[in-house]
Formats: sequence, structure tokens, C-alpha cells
Amino acid sequence: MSSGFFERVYRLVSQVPAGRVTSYGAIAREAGGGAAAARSVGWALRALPIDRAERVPWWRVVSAKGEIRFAPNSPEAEAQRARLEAEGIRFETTGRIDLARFGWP
DNA sequence: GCGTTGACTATTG
DNA sequence: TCAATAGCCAACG
Repeated sequence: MSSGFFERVYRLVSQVPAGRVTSYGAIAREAGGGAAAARSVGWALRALPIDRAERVPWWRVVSAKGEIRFAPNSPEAEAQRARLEAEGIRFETTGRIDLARFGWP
């Protein structure tokens, strides 16, 4: 609406099925901004309103390495990990996700 | 319209 | 494999 890029990002994230995760670069590329627009995707999700956050699975969006890009002691990171585990996603001992199994093609 | 910021990615050492 | 640096894009002030 206001910004096609933002709405497009929200739409793509909403299309991610439960039990799957995607990376910022993948969404950025699908949004039409290119892999370099990954930072803009983070900006869009950071500006994600609360009412939008409930219908947009932002927690299924992780870094290209399958790890959460929040602070390890951040409440958002804890909530994200909890939601991902609730959807059946397992974390490695290093705290990373196996994109080969949970990655969204 | 310019400069800064950011939930990133890819490349190099 | 890990750490540090550069680059790109979009929104905000």
C-alpha cells in the first residue's frame, strides 16, 4: 500500500508455511530488491506493527545461516525460538537451524 | 534531496 | 571454520 516493498515483504513472509524458515535475502530477492535488499527486509520487519506481527510469521525469518539475528538475551529472540520449536523446528547445538531440512525453497 | 541507520549477505584474510 | 570488511537497498529525519 504505502510502500510496495513493505507490503510485499509481509506478503512473502505470510506465505511461509509453519515448520519452515526462510532468510532475509530470499525474501528481499522475491520482493524484487535483490539479495542486497536483505537489510531493507529487516527494516520492514522491524517496523512491523503489533497488529501486523500477529498475522505475519516474522519468527520464521532468520539469517542466511539459519540463526536468529537478535540479541541472545533479547525477548524477541526467545519468543522466536519458542515459536519455531513449537512448529517442530529443531535447533543445532550452535543455536542454528538446518536450512537443508527446515529451509523454505 | 542528502546523510544516517539497519532484524543482511557475500567476499576476503 | 571463524572474524572482519565492503556493498547494496529502502525508509526516516
